[in-house]
Amino acid sequence: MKIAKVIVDIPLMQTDKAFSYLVPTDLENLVAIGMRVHVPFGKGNRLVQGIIIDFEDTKNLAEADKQMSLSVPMSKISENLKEIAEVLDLEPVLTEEQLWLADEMRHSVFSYKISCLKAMLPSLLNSSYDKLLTAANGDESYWSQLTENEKINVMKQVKSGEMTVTYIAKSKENKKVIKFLSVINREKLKNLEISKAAKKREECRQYLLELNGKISQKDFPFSREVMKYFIDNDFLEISEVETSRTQSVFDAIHFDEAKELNDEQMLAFQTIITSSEKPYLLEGITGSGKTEVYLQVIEHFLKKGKTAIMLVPEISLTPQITNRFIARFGEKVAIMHSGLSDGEKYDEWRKIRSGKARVVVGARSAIFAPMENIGVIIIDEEHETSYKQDSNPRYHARDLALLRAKFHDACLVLGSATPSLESRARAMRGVYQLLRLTKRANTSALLPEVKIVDMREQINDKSANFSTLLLDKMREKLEKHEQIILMLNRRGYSSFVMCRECGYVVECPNCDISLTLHMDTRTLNCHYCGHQEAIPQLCPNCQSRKIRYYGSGTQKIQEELAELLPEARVLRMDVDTTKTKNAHEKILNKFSSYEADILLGTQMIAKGLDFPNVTLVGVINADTGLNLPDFRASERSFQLLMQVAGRAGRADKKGEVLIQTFNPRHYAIQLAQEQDYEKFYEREMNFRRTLSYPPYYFTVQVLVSHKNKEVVVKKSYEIASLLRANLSEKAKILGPTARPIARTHNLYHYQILVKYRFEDDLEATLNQVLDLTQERENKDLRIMIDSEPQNFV
DNA sequence: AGATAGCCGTAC
DNA sequence: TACGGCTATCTC
Repeated sequence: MKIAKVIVDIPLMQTDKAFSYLVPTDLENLVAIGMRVHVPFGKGNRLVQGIIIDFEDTKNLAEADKQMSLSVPMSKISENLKEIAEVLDLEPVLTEEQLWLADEMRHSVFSYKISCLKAMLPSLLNSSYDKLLTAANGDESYWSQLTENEKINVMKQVKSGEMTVTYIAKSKENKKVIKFLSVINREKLKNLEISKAAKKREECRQYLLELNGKISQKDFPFSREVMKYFIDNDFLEISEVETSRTQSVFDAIHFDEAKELNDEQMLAFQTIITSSEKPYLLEGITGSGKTEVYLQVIEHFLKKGKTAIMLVPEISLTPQITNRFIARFGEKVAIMHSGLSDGEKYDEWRKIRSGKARVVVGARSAIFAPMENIGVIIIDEEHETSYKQDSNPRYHARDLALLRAKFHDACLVLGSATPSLESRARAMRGVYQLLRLTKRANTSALLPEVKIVDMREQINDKSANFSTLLLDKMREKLEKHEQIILMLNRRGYSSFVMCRECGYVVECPNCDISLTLHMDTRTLNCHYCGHQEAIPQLCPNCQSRKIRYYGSGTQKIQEELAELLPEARVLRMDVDTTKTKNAHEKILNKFSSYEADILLGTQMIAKGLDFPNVTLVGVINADTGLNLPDFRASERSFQLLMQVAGRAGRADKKGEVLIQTFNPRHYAIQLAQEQDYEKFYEREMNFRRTLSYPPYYFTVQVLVSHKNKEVVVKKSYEIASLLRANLSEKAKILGPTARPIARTHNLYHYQILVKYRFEDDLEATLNQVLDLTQERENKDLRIMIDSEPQNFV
């Protein structure tokens, strides 16, 4: 008798443990750890998906009985176990390493085991359920397709026995296949009588007789009717071959050879490949050729028969980057990013799982790629906050990369022009080995000249957004037929609707935030809860007609540009213009083929783009991110400015950068102008030390939410005192305080921040805090725990 | 989550 | 006392 330990797919505290199920005898040799199963669960024995994480041997149970002499022997209990209803996989979808990783993850993410496991699977493999309802007369209907009223009606009928229910767990899995045609009965085909009128059929016969092997249905050079004729008469056979949905990308790529490394790059490369003992922090200024180092390191490990994972921030996972990897490694590359459909993601996942892909390039979740024999893991732009997931299993890709690298004895490379203070501090302490690239790889490319424009002196000018200097520079570049990138810091600049008469701003009824204007749908939307309403004609407060739109930052700037520089061709890139698939790529292609003079956009244009003809970068508002109530505000601003400055002068033309700001004396802006990471690091570390923030202290945030404000306040104070009681004197507990946006989704949010260095009881205490939601009086209370939170706003 | 056992209130 | 709704409890 074989007993499987199954984690069921019900993300709840009460079900967050392994349940034991009997493996039916005929499946005994088929099941394995890491497979998905359907198991009967609860009183109604409804089918629930689960994942086998272990087996229990009944032999051991018998032995345990002997030793422990329990009142109810373990082997007896096993008789009452339910059986696994169905095995969903022919081979495990999770590797043993991934199961181990999920265990490790749980110490820091304060989430359910099943959530950790599911984060590692492509969403297509997370099947959904439906109920099939059968009426007495045999009519069938699906629960999911009923209206609310019908559901109530059906429930009554089910209760009275007029209808029966069957649970069906439908798996969304689907594989894309290519249909191939191959000729059969070739001899007969030669003698087939075809009427003289059927010229196409005759033509097709000749074609088929000469055809060697298979041809895909898509490429078959005859019409469907002709094809059908030969199929129906048994001369053609259709076979299906599984394929990858992203296959087509590979067809258009030109292969690319390794470039020669300069001495700095070579040193970095040599150091990385010689040892995997410590993680490396590769600190290289923009344009210093980090990517080429990555490519050659990966190549090195591929030659040794190993595999590689390359993480890139989602936002810079542009074709410009991915194509470089595909060009170097061809079909050995799998790409994982959110732009892919579920089907495409599944295809890439299978390509990895089967071992066909040896290099994975992807965003955060690609750290879970089921690779074997990993030689190197690279995290580019390691300071990016998008490596930390800001929902459910709140993992940081960097932490998991450390674990996986250790597991595989692989190299870990963290690369950045402006490393996070955490990583840089570790490098200083010798936890990471620091490698530097200080020269631009293209030696003729000079570092851009950066100027600060004090916007306080511009108050009386015509435009509030453009300084005279920036406008002059732009005119100059336009005349020289050079291109310009303009960046607008989106934060704090979103569009809203305000009454000019009384100052009323339309706010979300569920959240304490003004609604954002969406010109494309002509609605006001809430970015937090999704609430949507029409744009009012009259002010809802004073009935005045003087209600005015304050269009999206970028939109507004675009309009202004049209007035100030009517001759300039402007491309806008922001959330609105990149909604559709590949829109991102199209805009960039247009800009690189010089169909526009100015690329105007939000932070998304700061990352990794390389346009040789761009000689001017203008930052319209450098400060909006600076004054946010977040201790990383300066770090973020500095990193962003450094990054966007790197977009200028990538080739032999000298680049210029203009930073417009109301805080010209702020160190983040000053040091970005000087392009001096070292100084910034020192300065910022000082600040972090004085205020006991990371990297000197670790942080954990506890977020408490409830629809009633008094309850949140009361409960969060209770939690804070629980923390104070259980943690040492040295831990600093901040709060509770209301979140910057105190109410969203009709819930009030309060937060507590714990700063600590060594707290042995922290994990246990935080789990205790989570347990509070289990008490009946706290039923509607939501508690979220975020270790090392990245965003406080 | 979702089914159920147990508890209390009201209608007959 | 019978039925219905509501809540606490458990799920191998």
